[in-house]
Amino acid sequence: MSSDADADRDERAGPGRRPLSRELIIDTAIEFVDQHGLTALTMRRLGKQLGVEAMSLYRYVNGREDLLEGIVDRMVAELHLNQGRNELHPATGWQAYLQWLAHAVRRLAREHPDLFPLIATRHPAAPWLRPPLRSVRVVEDFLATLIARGFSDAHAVMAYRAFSSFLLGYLLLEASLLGARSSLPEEPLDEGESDVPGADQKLDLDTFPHIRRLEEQLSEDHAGAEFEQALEDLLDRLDRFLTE
Amino acid sequence: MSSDADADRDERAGPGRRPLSRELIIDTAIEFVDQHGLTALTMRRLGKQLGVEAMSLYRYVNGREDLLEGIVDRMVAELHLNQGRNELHPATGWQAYLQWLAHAVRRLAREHPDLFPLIATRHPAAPWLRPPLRSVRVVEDFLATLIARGFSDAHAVMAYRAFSSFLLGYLLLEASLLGARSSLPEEPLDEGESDVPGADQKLDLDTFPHIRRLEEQLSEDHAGAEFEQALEDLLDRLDRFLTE
DNA sequence: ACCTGAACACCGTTCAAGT
DNA sequence: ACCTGAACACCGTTCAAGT
Repeated sequence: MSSDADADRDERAGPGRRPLSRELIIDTAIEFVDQHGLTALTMRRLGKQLGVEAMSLYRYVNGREDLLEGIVDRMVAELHLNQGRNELHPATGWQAYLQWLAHAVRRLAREHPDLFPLIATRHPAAPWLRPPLRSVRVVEDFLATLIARGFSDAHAVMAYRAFSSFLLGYLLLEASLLGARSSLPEEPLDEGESDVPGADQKLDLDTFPHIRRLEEQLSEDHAGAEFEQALEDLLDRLDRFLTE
Repeated sequence: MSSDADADRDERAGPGRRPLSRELIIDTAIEFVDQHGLTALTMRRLGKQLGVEAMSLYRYVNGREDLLEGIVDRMVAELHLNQGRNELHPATGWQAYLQWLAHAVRRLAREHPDLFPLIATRHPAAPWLRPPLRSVRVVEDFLATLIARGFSDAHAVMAYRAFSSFLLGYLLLEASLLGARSSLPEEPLDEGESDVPGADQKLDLDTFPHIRRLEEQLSEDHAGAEFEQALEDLLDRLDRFLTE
């Protein structure tokens, strides 16, 4: 992905431009959000980035909401692209499959930390399309793989639910820590006595002895190890479905 | 909470109004989002709801971002309000404490499904303020309680990380399913052949046999049971910290 | 067929001015 | 001290008009 990330060259008004299309618009939007954050993504700015007026986008995209939907679709589509490449041998266990899928989604979250909240919090099209696995193809594949390896229907569904919740919790937190750039462009503004009451409750760590003592440990980043550990525990939990 | 939820009475320009304050503004904003969804929350509309021009809000609130921050603070504050009421006997086990905390956060998510994504995805003020437990007092209490009951420092920190990820994953999904109201105010607009290519890939379930067969099971709502089960499994996992 | 100019209704925010 | 009118820069979106 981002094979042509050098999008900073003179794009406006050049005659040799890639022709406008839904694909190009979505690709450009993803690059743009990766660089400037989600709140910076605006129809007008996206138009400018493409060397075109904002109104032209409405030929290919049904408004801003549809654009965001398109971004989410493209993101999860990367999952089954790699899936095809990484063809699963029928002998491979379901544990290896879930390991692969978990790490694929994690890579997505780490490569696009500002987009992952979008995948995580937009309302799903169907109640069974749970974030972050919001792709029918991925869900179908998930169920098929587990059922072919001995899961009952009910247990496959339960596994799907537990797996998606696990991914959502761990990866949204990890992405949130990575994407801290685009949120604080302003400084906290403490000059003199603030005239906004209650707005600057200066964090007095003396009142919170445990936090103060453990502050360093609490700030350490063990996202990788945490993820692996929780994933293994989840797989153990799912394994009990088969044997009990 | 929402003790005076009958906010539909004639609020504008009445002489007997509650005086404007940061508290009142935040309370009103929370009510407003619960009714109309997060995207509907606008400085101007919030002003109107309060019977005041939007510009007046800037005396008490440092812009929209600060308002959202204030909302999040108020929400998590409800946690340690109830905490005080529900004073913990020193004899109570850490498991009972975590059970109580988990259910308190879950109640929050269910009562304010449109606000929970805010708690979940706004960038934390400090790396150790992990959503959804973004309150120093709650985190301090969490660590103190576990350490007083035999957890080492390192294990208490690990427990805090696992617990917050668990809550985030399960509750964000549950809230997302509850808050489906404010997201589709428009109908999907399929009339004739769409002129937006690729925008109406009609979901053909015939291509996805497992999903079609399991659609009903996938759509059932077992959020409560899932949550209890996953919580118990998590507590078991944490219990191993003490014995291994 | 594809893009644009102009317009509309709505934002967040600032600031001098009112009371 | 508290609120407002007017203004500014910026949104998303529509539509008749250009080429």
